[in-house]
Amino acid sequence: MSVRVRFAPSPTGALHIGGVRTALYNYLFARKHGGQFLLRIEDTDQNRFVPGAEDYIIEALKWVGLIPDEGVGFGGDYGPYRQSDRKAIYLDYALQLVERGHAYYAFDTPEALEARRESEDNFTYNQFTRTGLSNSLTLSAEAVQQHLDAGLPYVIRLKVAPNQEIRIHDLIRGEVVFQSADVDDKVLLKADGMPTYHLANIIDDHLMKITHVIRGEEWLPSTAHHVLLYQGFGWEDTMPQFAHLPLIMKPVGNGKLSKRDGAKFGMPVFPLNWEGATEEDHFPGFREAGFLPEAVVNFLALLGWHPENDQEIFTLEQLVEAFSVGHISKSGARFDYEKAKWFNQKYIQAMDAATLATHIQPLAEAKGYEVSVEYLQQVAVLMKERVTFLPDFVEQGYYLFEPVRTYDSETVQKKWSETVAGIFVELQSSLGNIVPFESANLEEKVKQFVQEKGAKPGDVLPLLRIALAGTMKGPAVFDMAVALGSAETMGRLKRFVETFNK
RNA sequence: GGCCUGUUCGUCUAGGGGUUAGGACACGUCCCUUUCACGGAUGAAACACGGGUUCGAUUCCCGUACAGGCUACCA
Repeated sequence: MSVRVRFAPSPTGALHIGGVRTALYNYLFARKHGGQFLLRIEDTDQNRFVPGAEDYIIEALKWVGLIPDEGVGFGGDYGPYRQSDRKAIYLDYALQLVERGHAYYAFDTPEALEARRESEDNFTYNQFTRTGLSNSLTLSAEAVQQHLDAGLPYVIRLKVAPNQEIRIHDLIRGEVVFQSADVDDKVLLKADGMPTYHLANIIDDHLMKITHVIRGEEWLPSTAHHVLLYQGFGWEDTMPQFAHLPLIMKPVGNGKLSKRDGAKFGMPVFPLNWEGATEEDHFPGFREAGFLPEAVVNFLALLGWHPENDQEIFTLEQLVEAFSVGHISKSGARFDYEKAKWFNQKYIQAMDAATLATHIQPLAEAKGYEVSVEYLQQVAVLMKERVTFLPDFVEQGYYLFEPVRTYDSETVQKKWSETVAGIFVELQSSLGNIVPFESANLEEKVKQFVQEKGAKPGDVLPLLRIALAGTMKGPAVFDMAVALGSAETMGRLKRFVETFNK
């Protein structure tokens, strides 16, 4: 049977980077085994629905290159893939479970249950407490029918049998055992007619022929309910295998990574910018911060998984090849932004100038720079060894696009002297005439000239750099001069001399 | 509180009854370079604790501690 896995996020806001990793592992597993990867939208909670969240999820998956074979926005033969569009399906199945004696009607109001929780410390609706509550197990058949006929609100709950051992063979954690006494009678169908996650999940996985459920560790406890549901429906034979992923933890402190951590630690925790309704609900994304999607994928892949060797840089195809569930670690992984930056730097370094130029172009245009693609490629070559983020090309390297804003005058003061001033005055008029205007030739001629004047290259070159870039950081001086061109180089020298030769 | 899951350098991790406990990020030093980076070399840095089992445990078992998750008509 062909492998089928799904990524099933809830559209309650921006897709967390941990969600992207879950999607990635599902994708890798599907590709590795020649199976399908589906996107299912789990929007059964109408109260938590957030407009735009679904589009965000789809756009994020596209950005990182994890294209589903089926799902909302991608078609497929097992649709609809949005649970709110499948509402009609769930009631029939819930009723079927009631008939089979694995579920029951419950009429207790949320307020009544809330009151119980208030007064009793650890109240749960389960096999021990249900006998004292209002449900089809305690009420007579007539009373139940009356309630139903009268249109009283009800939910359908899972009827957990006593003295059962529920065994799960998790692909990552091995055997996990629960006692049914510890498992509560979860609501399966809510009073509004929508299923809860638990019911919808099982029915959809069954109907969509899902073979492997790869999801976060937060789902491990409820897997006991899920197994009971498969048994209740008589679907044990086709029950998917489970793999519960370790969680991604906060960069500092305790707990799992949350959306607030982005602002708190000054780093993105979402793939894309998210602009919610309120000011508070705005979060930066990896894309807008200047990450390459390949770098994000590579970083995420290694957060909780490792290959058989010590390889660190992987294309998506290589990840597919190397991936195995057996090498997923069990413990939570701290979100390491430094490592994420390192990956991005590595990917920028490895990228060819033409491709890099296409990434820099929109950034340059946004700044109002009008330059040719050829020039952007030169900028790419000059800067790629010294940037971490895409915007660094136009920010750190702004002087390649516009005049120097400020000179590192401290360094200039230190180096400035009568001799040097004289050299610069001459350089100002002669440098542009050096032919050919090429890096190696310029370097040779300038150094020669400086020495003829009785100075050392070290006295002059740093200042030449400041004249062109304003700062002591940056690409090789003569490479910059060539990129800027002789006219611009001359202009910058002139301005530099005018500024300091007073 | 109850249930479930974890615990190797600061971080991500490899390993697994006998190893100089390996790699990567970050950090230090040096080399390259009259800049900054890149690159290269090198250094410091870890098996949570206590009991077993064993000739021998970081590795297997039990307990403790700590951490995480779940405990909604949320997912």
